[in-house]
Amino acid sequence: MNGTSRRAFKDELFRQFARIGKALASGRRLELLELLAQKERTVEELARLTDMSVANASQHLQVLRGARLVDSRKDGLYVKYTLADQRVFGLWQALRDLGEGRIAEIERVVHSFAMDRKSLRAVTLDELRRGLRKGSVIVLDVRPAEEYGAGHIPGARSIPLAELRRRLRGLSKTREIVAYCRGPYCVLADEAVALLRSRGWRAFRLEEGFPDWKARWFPVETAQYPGK
Amino acid sequence: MNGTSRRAFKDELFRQFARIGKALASGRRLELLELLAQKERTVEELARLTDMSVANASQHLQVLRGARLVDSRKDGLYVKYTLADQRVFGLWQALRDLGEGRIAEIERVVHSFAMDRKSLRAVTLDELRRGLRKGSVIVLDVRPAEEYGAGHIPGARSIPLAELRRRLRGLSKTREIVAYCRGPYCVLADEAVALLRSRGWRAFRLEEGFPDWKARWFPVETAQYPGK
DNA sequence: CAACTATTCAATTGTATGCTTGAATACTTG
DNA sequence: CAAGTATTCAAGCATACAATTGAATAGTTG
Repeated sequence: MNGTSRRAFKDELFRQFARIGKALASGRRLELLELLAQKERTVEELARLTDMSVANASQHLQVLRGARLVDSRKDGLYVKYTLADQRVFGLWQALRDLGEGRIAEIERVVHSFAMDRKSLRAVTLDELRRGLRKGSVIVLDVRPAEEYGAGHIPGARSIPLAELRRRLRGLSKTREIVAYCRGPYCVLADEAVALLRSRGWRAFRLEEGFPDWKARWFPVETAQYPGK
Repeated sequence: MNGTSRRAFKDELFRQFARIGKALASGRRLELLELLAQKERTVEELARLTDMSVANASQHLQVLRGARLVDSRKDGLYVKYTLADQRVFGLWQALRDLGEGRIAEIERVVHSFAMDRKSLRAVTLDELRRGLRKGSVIVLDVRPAEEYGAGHIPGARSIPLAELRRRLRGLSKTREIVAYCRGPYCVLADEAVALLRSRGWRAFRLEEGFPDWKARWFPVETAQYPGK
């Protein structure tokens, strides 16, 4: 009621919320969240994918766990980490979209790496959905096979980027191709589209990634990935 | 294309996004964002409302501006700060809702201060909207008059908490009363409801605050606040 | 144009964070 | 139960951040 205790209450309350903010205050941790949005993963796997030492990855993961953004469970010899909640991805999405809209450097960085981001319009989730219903597109999931296995857009074919070149033969040129990967800043789809277009396919990238599809509560298919 | 430059790209990209995360990594700054979600404000005003020194508030505001979460403009003798974008409030909302859902301490802190949060069910935005259409409720905006003036729920009456006691006479007891303020953790509405109920009114708090109403793109009314 | 004022800057201090290294822990598997 | 392995812990260092203080700036107003 009195001013002092009200101040203490607010301080403590916002301090608690800031725990989440602190967890989001490192690029490394954001990258971990993006990778965890695809599927659950071990510490070693995350360390490898982010070029961090295992100890460092472990430490970052514990910060994320401290903020309740991820959960971990022991599975045999490994500790597997997962996003704690669909809302965690929603938070990352909100941060991502705000950054894309307001931080000019972000567009600049993306441009400097994937030059034809602007020249080739990306396909939106809704457009892809319509195309899938009409059967007018081939959808390629170019992420590693394990990520496809953990969840993918129904009807998508798994062709990890690394295998694309040697599996071109099996791809028809009669329909348009839409390639997707982890998210709007994942470059796997960009590289797949570049390769396909250079060989004569009509190929486009999906604007966003699989977790964004899932976040819209569109249907999701899971599968043991055959041949691995 | 090669591994090194791809790593540099990702590092730089996520580092840029982390600028926003860093801005959210302080309770003080989150409190500033919540206050700015009500209306634009001067540095001095924000310092006073958060019990910070002016220099400290200024410093925090510059961190927020560096992350492009707020804009500032010079107005006469004052510098006025505003939220840069409706998406900034959306980001704070996402963080807030995640924290409420997952950080147990938050519920504990709220409970310790506003004891009857749990016993009295709060009215949702949608319920209030229906009630307003039917004309079955009186809506009170118990924030300071300037915040009401900058934007409020259409049909709401401005009775700042400080004035409530002496303006009880004008309030009918025939209809239910819904009081709202800045957001779900703002205690003005709680105190208003407690006072009203102790005097025999059927009063409830709105679950969320005015910025949440606005974020739903429900209609908003602005007015010069008469008598101030 | 001189006095005034809101805001920002600069310098300082204590504390927190990120990363590395090497050891410890806890679990599995032969 | 011994050897092996994924993960975490602990210590140490460099850097970054929060808050305070006092001065500087830029603008307004008499």
